[in-house]
Amino acid sequence: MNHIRTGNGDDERIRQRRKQIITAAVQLFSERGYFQTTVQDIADTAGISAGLIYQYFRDKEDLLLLAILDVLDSYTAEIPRAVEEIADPLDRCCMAFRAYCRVVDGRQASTILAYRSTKSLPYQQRQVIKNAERQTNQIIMGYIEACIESGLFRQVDSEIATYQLVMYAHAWALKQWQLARRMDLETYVNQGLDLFLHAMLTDAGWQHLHRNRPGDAR
Amino acid sequence: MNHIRTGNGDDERIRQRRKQIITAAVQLFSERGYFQTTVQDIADTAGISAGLIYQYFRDKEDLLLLAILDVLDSYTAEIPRAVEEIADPLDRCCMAFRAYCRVVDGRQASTILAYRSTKSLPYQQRQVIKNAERQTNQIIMGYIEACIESGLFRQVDSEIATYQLVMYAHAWALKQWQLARRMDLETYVNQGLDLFLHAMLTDAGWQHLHRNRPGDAR
Amino acid sequence: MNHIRTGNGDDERIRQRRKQIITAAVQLFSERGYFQTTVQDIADTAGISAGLIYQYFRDKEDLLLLAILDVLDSYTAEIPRAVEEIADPLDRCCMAFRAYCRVVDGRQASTILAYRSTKSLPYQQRQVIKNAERQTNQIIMGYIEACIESGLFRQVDSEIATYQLVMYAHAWALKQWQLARRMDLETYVNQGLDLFLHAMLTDAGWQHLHRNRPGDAR
Amino acid sequence: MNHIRTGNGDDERIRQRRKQIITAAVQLFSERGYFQTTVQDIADTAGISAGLIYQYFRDKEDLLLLAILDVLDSYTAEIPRAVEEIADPLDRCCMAFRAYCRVVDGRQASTILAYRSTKSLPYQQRQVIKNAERQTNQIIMGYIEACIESGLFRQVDSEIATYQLVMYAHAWALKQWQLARRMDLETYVNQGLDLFLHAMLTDAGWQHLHRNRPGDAR
DNA sequence: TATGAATGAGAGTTCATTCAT
DNA sequence: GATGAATGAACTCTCATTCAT
Repeated sequence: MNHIRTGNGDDERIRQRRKQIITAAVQLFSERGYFQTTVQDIADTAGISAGLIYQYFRDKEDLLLLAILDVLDSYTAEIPRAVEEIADPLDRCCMAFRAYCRVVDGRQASTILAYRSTKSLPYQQRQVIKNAERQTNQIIMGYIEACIESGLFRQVDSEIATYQLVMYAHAWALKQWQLARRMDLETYVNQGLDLFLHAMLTDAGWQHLHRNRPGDAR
Repeated sequence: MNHIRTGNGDDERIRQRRKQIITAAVQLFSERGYFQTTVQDIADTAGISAGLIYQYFRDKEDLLLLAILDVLDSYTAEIPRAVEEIADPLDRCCMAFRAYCRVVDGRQASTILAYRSTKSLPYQQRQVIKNAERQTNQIIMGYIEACIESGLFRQVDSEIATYQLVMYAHAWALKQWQLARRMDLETYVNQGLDLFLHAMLTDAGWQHLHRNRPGDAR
Repeated sequence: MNHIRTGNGDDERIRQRRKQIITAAVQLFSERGYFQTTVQDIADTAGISAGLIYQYFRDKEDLLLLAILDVLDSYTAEIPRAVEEIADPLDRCCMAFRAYCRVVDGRQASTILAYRSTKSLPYQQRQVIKNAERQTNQIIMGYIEACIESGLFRQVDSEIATYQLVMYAHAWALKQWQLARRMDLETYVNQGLDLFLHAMLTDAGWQHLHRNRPGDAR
Repeated sequence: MNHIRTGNGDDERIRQRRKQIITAAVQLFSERGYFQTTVQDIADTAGISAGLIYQYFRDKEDLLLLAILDVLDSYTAEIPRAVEEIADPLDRCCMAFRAYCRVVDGRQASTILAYRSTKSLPYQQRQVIKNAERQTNQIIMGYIEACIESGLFRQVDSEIATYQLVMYAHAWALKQWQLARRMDLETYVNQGLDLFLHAMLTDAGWQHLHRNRPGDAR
């Protein structure tokens, strides 16, 4: 009774089409918002007919869910890649944060999408998004906890600390118009790290930091 | 030429009606979002006819602008009131932050409204909202700068520090679902202050803090 | 059961108010058309409240009927006045035509009003307007028939001849944009009379004309 | 960007639909007037849904413009067809006038439409209509000028003469209710021609006329 | 597979009219 | 007599979704 081509199987053609449509949806939802984007717009941008969309997705809401997840997934993918060669837990944590901010900077509109449009979805699907966000957070949290366990960070609540970092990164997109007037991304990230490290570093942490990069607080 | 009753004059009846409509709009826009709320919904909630709304507001967009501004104004009003009797700059700054978080907690949905729906407005009106946000921030920033000038805080960029606090407060609403599982507002605020003070306090600041409230980091 | 102040009695105040409202209605209906004019517009132009109009007129349609009649009545009044001192039937007929064209020129918008908006009225009231038009026509027709009886005009159907003249005058308003490019009112009237007289004058008529104004075809 | 099916291409199906909708619009606008006709009415008459109309026309105003042009175009098309086999310039001119009156008689309501509703359009589109009217007039004017050049008509201003004829034809529709009581179309046309020819014919013209149809003034 | 013509429910908005003051 | 706040019906227009081809 379900005539939608889900691409769960291994049919590459189907997965291709779904990707093509979602890409258009992410772009338009991000630029204009969910309600200001019509299904026809998405079809045009994807270069297909409007009717075809309904053979790959249940409805417009479905498209929104998948679009948001697509963005969140890209976070989860890109951050570990940026730190994969860094062994030092403090460096790794800092670099992960920098990477996060860079991704947010490169996809400001999409970042905002999740904030703006999640509420437009029904409860069930909102949970799916929340889980995806949690996964990204888990990655960052892991890096922080490593620093705590190494004695470099104080014994704070790692989840709160994670949100602190995550929100700071997101804030770059959410308040872009206010922040961008005053500084560039580089400065913003450095100041954020400065605040964060002052709040987190133990004496041992400070020593570790100065040993690695003397005369630098970051 | 313009038949909208603006309430700019001193006609109390008109201001009353406008307030009544805006209150309904804030509530519904906050709960359901701008596009999912119909003008009829607002009229029903306000207990009037749909047509009457158009004698007080130009269109639905106008209603959104005023609704958002109404929320922001309440911030600007409530924070100074919470600290008006506190003379010590450090205490005042901390208390302002606590007040801010409390207001956000009491109006979670409305706080999110500004984040979700500002983009639905045209450029001109978006500027109006930005200015209103800036005003609220100015209040907080003043408190922070007082601490810097007193030598209690380090010489950081006060605007960034302000955003740090503001975003932390907003985050309580934006990520409510994730945070509320783990802690109550009280804990959240205390942890935030803890992070913030560690990042900001000078040695003099720490001494000042311990003299006032021995054995407390906040 | 009829609470409308008709002004049929001799209450001067009521007649004054009605005149004031109708004047505004004629102006606005003429300029913008019936449907594009709101009752509020009329009230504003008349300098009264919208509600008051309904104490003098049944509804907006009533206002339209009276507005059209007001225009037609002014025709019926102005034409005889323009020829009242002219005894010669041919001169009188020509002068009446000139007067008609002049009135139409001075009230182009109002003239068009009757053409555009009569159909917006229900049957019953359309008849009233037709009668009023007929009355104006009767005046012109009387002048034409006097010429026929004097042997100056051929024995044509006087009603058709009347319409010929009336339509020619109205055409100045109806097709203003096309005609005004090419000539002024004076030229237009002279050409019209030229055509008309060539069509109507008997040999006796031509002699009569040349005796009065040698070397002139009008 | 523009999702309206214009039918400018050679897609027959689209042109068909547009024709179907315009036909319904012409009928209803003519019968009831522009503002008294709802888009739903037009859809019902055309046997389609209201929404579909907006896939073929921008808005109701667009529909009005096209409806008026449709009527004017039919004039431009039908008149030349009625005289295409007539070589004699005088006969051709008379026959064109008869044809014009016949078309007006067959489409009285539509003829009035242009007079009533053109003003409801914005300036730009009013120009388009004026041009279309000018084109129809050009055809008649050509026939009149041929008569003047042949020496059959006096050297009058051909544009004025054209309006004389055109307005006389339109008058049959505009004042139908007054005229139809007194005569049928045939009589009306004959009387109009009688007036017109008396005004226009030279001596040579009269001889030409009597040679062709002895004992007839038309 | 893919199209795009067609539907129809529902939204925002206007405005003639009424009626308490 | 006069006001203008309030109503609510009606209208135009949009757009997600379906389905015959």
